[in-house]
Amino acid sequence: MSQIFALCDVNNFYVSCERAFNPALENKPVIVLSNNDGCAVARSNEVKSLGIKMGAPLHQIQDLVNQHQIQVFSSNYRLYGDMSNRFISILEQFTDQVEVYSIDEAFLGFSGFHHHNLGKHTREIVKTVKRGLGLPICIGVAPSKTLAKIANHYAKSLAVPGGVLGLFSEYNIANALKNLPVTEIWGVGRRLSERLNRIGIKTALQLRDADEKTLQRQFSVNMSRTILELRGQSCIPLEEDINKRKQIVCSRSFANKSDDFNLLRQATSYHVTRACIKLRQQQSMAKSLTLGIRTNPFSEQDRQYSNSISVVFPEATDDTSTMLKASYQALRKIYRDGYLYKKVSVMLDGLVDATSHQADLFNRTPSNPKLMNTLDNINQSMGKGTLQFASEGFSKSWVMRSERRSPDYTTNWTELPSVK
DNA sequence: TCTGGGGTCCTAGGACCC
DNA sequence: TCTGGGGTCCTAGGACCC
Repeated sequence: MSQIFALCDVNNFYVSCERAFNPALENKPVIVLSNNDGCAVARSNEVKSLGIKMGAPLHQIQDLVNQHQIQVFSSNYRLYGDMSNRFISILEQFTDQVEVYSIDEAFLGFSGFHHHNLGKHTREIVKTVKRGLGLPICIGVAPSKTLAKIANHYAKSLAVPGGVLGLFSEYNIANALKNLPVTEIWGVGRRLSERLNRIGIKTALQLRDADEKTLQRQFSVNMSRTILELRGQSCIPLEEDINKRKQIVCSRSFANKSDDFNLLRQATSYHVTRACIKLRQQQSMAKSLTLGIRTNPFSEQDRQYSNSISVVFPEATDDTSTMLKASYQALRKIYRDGYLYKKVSVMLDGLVDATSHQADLFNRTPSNPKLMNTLDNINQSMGKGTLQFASEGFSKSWVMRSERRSPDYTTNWTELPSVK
């Protein structure tokens, strides 16, 4: 029996979250900015039709913003994260086969459901999310994940009534693929599209009908999977396990560039601390830490420098002090005088399960799990940053801009929306 | 003056071993 | 002085995703 997948995603997620709590934004052009208020990462349909692209830097579109009175928000990840959790809980009421794919998207599986009821069932999901959260969503339904993505794309771009579009019949599938450029296919980005175009494959239909074995040799096993998926043969299964992250990255650009070693050290300590909290939350330990620093690659007048270095621990660890020491030594090794730095990043790799981790007999990497536990508990119950390591510094002068953030409507008692 | 921050997977090539 | 072939593991880098 062939499988059935649905891709549900929230339209213009961040913008829709802002609108859910501020109805005056409805039908108005709205954008939400990246961290540091750098560029537009979410755009309302009104903004898209003005031709503003995903990732457009704010300073380049400032004229359009003024001219069309576009409402501009800093990103408010606490709010979006909380809305995302609520969205997933609603989906879980409709099927037990749920893969959370990103903050605003989930794949659903409908094995065992009857085909003919599915239209009604999925339209009910759209209505329930709208009623419960005020968020508009669209759903694409098809026999493979790749086709479900495409169905979703059309559900949105054609503004299909009910918000749901299914792709099952050979006729409908061929029609959908005929005019779809290969770059719109899930898993085919800019580079691969260029290469496909060069050998005469421009549309999704042409790719579907190409020789799969030849393309596998020429590209990779992923390309062959994509081709089969376009034919309606599912090759990419639903991943329901909440799998632990295999790597943890914490990085931020500075509000202003700086050559101050101490400031870099504070930013490094801050990222290491956050990364370790995430690490302990998922009950993992890391075998290595990679520290990266770089200047601003967009600046033409500044001299450029970027470098990174990895530290491998004698034994996997989740101890913040151990990591802080290692990161400080790493920073000293790659820091060079005379450059204006813009970003520090910390990556933890080689993650292993903390609960089954065997301690080294000679315990060469001492750690203090009790202390870490206490620290995490206090910060969780009394608020982030209540206790911190001194090396993070107290001024946080490098911290990013976030000048137009909306209130934490759903996660902070003092910022609950009020009804007059 | 101002350009984000996370992730995943695959492959090629080197190191190393027998 | 001559010096094979094949396997595994690890890592860096490239491609993709949202």
